[in-house]
Amino acid sequence: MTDTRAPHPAGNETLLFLTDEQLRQGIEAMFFAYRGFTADPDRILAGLSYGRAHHRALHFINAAPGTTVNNLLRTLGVTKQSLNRVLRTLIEDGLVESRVGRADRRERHLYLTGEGAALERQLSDAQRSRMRAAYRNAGPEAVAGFKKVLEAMMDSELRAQYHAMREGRNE
Amino acid sequence: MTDTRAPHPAGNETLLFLTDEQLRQGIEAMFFAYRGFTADPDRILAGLSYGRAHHRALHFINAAPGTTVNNLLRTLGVTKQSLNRVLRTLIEDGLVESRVGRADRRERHLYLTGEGAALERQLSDAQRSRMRAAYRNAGPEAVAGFKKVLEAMMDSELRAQYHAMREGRNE
DNA sequence: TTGGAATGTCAACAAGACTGACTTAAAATC
DNA sequence: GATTTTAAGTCAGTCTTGTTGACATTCCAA
Repeated sequence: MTDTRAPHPAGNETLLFLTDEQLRQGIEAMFFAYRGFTADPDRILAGLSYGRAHHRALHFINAAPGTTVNNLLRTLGVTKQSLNRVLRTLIEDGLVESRVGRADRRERHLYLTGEGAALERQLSDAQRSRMRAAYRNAGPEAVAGFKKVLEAMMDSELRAQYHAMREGRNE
Repeated sequence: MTDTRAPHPAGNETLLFLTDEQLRQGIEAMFFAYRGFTADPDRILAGLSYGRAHHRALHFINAAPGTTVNNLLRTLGVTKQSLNRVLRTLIEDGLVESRVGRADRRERHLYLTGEGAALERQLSDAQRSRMRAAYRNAGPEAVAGFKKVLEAMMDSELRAQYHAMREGRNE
């Protein structure tokens, strides 16, 4: 398609990092890194009767307490039916509380219980400690670049959500 | 656990990017970016009767032609039963060729056929074009940082594989 | 007030991962 | 040469997590 392994003209930085080989490396880095990224919480979840989907739900309910089901499924990018199964078990097990909306009684607002918050913390502690090690290892400038590229890889809708969460927490 | 939203002492860069909030942002960035990362090939695959698992197999067979089944399943991090299902359909459909090993006739060496290479190219073109846009958008320094952090996030075994692939292609 | 839109739930199904048990063939070891 | 180990493949069954389709409830606007 494009240049496959063209020896890049020296000094041309705009071409330098856009060879197919460079891009392929980035793709593989994403694949392998994502495996590492999920490995620690997955290990914890394997013991319990939960999966990665439960972790994600706990994470985003914790990040935005009182969020509605509709909100959450847009964030997670799954159908409401898929989310519902996960949510049902979390509610049955007393990790998540679902309150009928005051203004609009069709909506359910989601909150973590004490127990839910405890599991969320356990999972995200595991994930954060790997992240922390990686950040420390790579240094602050690398971290800035890391975030910049990841952000550029998101769909615009997801990027908007990503920003909204950040701002929500800084208010 | 650690400091939850401690106002970081100004000027201390080592602490600056290691607050839980910073780490949480990184975690969410990974999550949203990975969605974008897989979105384009997934869209193409949805039309065909293949899934993400097929894409991954095609990718790594293309990256290391002649690789063995054992090799591939270690790279992908799945069981042979799981890989076999995917591989069988790809071989039946004539996208992948499986040759008995010359030296060790127990081994099967895997190659893409013309048709397989064509699909691989179609899928990775889609993925690369998003990657290219992200790289261009973020700039070369950000890309260096991006790779540095991703690499630091990998398990050491995966990091070794990642490096082996890079060197394999640069010989 | 009624009909449409939004929200959430239930049921059934598919993809893709897993474990466990087994076969076949070939290589390695004793 | 007999035995053990390794590589690959298969069959069966389970689990998680996605999907669609059908349905109930609630709100809102014509």
